[in-house]
Amino acid sequence: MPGIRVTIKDLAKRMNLSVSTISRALHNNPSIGEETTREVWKLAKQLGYLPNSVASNLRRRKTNMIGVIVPRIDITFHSYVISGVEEIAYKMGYNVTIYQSKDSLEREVAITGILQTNMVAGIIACLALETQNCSHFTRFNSLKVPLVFYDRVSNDLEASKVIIDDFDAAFRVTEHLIITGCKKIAHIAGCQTTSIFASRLEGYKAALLQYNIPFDPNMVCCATDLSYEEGSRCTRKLLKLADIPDGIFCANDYTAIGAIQMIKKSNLRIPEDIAVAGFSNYPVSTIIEPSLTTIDDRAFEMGKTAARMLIRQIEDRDVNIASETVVIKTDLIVRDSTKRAVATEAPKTLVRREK
Amino acid sequence: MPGIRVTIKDLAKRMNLSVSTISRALHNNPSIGEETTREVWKLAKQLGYLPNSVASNLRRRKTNMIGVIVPRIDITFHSYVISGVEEIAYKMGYNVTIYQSKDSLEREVAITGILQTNMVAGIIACLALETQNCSHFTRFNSLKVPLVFYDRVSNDLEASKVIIDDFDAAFRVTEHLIITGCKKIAHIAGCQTTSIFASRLEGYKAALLQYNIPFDPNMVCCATDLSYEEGSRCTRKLLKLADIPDGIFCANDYTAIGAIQMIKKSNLRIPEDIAVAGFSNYPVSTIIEPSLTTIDDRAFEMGKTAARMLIRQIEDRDVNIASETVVIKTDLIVRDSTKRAVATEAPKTLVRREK
DNA sequence: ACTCAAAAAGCAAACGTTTGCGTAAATTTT
DNA sequence: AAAATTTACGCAAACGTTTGCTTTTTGAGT
Repeated sequence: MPGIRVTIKDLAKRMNLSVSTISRALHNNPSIGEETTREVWKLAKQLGYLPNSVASNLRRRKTNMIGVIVPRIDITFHSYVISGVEEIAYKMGYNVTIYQSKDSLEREVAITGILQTNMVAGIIACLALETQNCSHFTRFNSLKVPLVFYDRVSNDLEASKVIIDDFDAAFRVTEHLIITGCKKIAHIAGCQTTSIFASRLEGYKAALLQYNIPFDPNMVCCATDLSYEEGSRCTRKLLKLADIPDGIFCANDYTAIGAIQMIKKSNLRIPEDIAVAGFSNYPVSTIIEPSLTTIDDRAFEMGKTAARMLIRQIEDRDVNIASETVVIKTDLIVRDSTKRAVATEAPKTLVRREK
Repeated sequence: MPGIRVTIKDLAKRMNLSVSTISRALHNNPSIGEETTREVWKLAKQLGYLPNSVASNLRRRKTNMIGVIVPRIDITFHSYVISGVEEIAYKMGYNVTIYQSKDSLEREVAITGILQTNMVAGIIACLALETQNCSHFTRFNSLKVPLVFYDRVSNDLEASKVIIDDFDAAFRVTEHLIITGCKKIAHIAGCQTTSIFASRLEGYKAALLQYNIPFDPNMVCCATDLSYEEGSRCTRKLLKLADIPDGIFCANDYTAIGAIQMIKKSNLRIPEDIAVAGFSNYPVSTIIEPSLTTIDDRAFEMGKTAARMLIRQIEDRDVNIASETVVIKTDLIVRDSTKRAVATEAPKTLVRREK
């Protein structure tokens, strides 16, 4: 910043006042006379004075920067979260700085270092897929930098979390498939070392159990990155089974899209032959044909909530709360991909299959 | 940051050296003995010293923070740009702080103020739709803070730009529609006060002219925010014309999706009855049926380029360049929505229309 | 042994704020 | 009219680095 900035000193010199008086006046400190305060503000405007927050941060030993670590910015879910975070941060006078871990542990560790040297006031993070051990986050505890995890969280770390109830959501999706008449429901699952995907699998299993449908391991296909391509691949595998599924619950919308396209390519009908449900409610789920039944994971809301929680902790408004976990309500959004002819009982006759 | 940080002073005390020696050692300054330097580094590691960049920034009078202003983070295009910016910034040791103008001028002005108080080293921005006058950016000129605009840029401001050739891209799309046999091509245009959308309209007109197709104002429908809904609305209007179009060039993919769905709802075939092309190559364009012909605007590349240009300017590696404009190459991506039976000449016989 | 240059390290100011404490003037109280 | 308050402001240190200049130490050359 090599330009010529107007500083508090300049104002002081101009007005024959001390810098401390200027500083106080600009903060509307009552110990400064009204008249003086007014004059200071006037001159400040006139000269285009803008406070230097770097100096202020150093002196106050705190910034109003919120560090956000996301796996990737260009994944819809995360861009919505960031958007929510920025919205609240802006309103509350905080700045947001963003880093992508690219799901790499090494990079995540490096970023935590950067965040420390930058003296961020607080951190919002979604763990990298590679991350099993969160020790690189513990330093923030001793530095008293509050930490809020979202979506992919760690259980062996004392920190606040904002999550959805993946188990419950998965249960409801699966239940919905059962109620619409599916008897053999497959699940395209995410990486099982990540708790959210493990929970989704568990929710799926629990629903089967509750409705007395036997769990068949062949009906679960584990993906790694839950991409569109993996959705197609897993679906192809499922369609090669002797006994193919009549419903597929996919761990996210990308795989669900892949599944839908593969099923269509195989000349099977959706939802009549196979019903498909996804997870996340990405915009594309309304565009695909048939439109996709899915879980709205409220990404934007998640971001806003995480930001609010973090700022409350930064401002020490709940000193006695060590950590807090908020579960965001999700919605099951039923669209065409599961809208079968209603069959409360014995829907078998409706199920036709064609080669 | 109320925690107990290890500072350079602590290291100095521990080693009976002066702070300046420590500082130099940590920068591997050759005026410090090798032995000493090694010892300092060792102790720093041991005590977990991390530099305080706020202090450093204040002293050096510069930060390594890049400020990014986008209309909205959750728009695919911008999230890709941000992703590209972050990638380069991270590699080059810069941090990225993000603000959403929400297409509001007022907010954009406020953000420029914040960026100044935060002493950002440089700025990457996409103008808000509301912004006509860029005077709030001129302050950065005198502060010598480099500025790179992308996509929506201002012509009455001396600043670097990274853009695509909207005119050319629009020309090529339109030309493509003509070559595939369209005779009456409509255009769903964006807000004409924004130069990129004006250029797209011009490119469309130029292609018509070149191929001796008369320009019909009724065939142009101006949208404001180019949303999915606007795409449907404009298309409905077009379909009510006495002489409906046989091709539609939409100023972005969202409106193209809206158009496709409206056309399908009207029981017309794509591309046989009406061919549709979009602009941006959003992921959804491969998912929609038929898949969408569109222009790949290389958002990720744009972000990377903007970041590289900015950093070069920040580091003063081209002192004698006042401003630079880079035009990113775009690609026409032909998909099903325009794949008509090839008709180099007189394709009229192929065009059928049904009510 | 003596000078001199090079190498290694230290001093102290500066970056632009904030803030505890002190003080002078203005105002109120007795 | 003196004492006690209150009001309005100034002094100076501090935040953790960086850096121009000075000082000390070392070792080589004569």
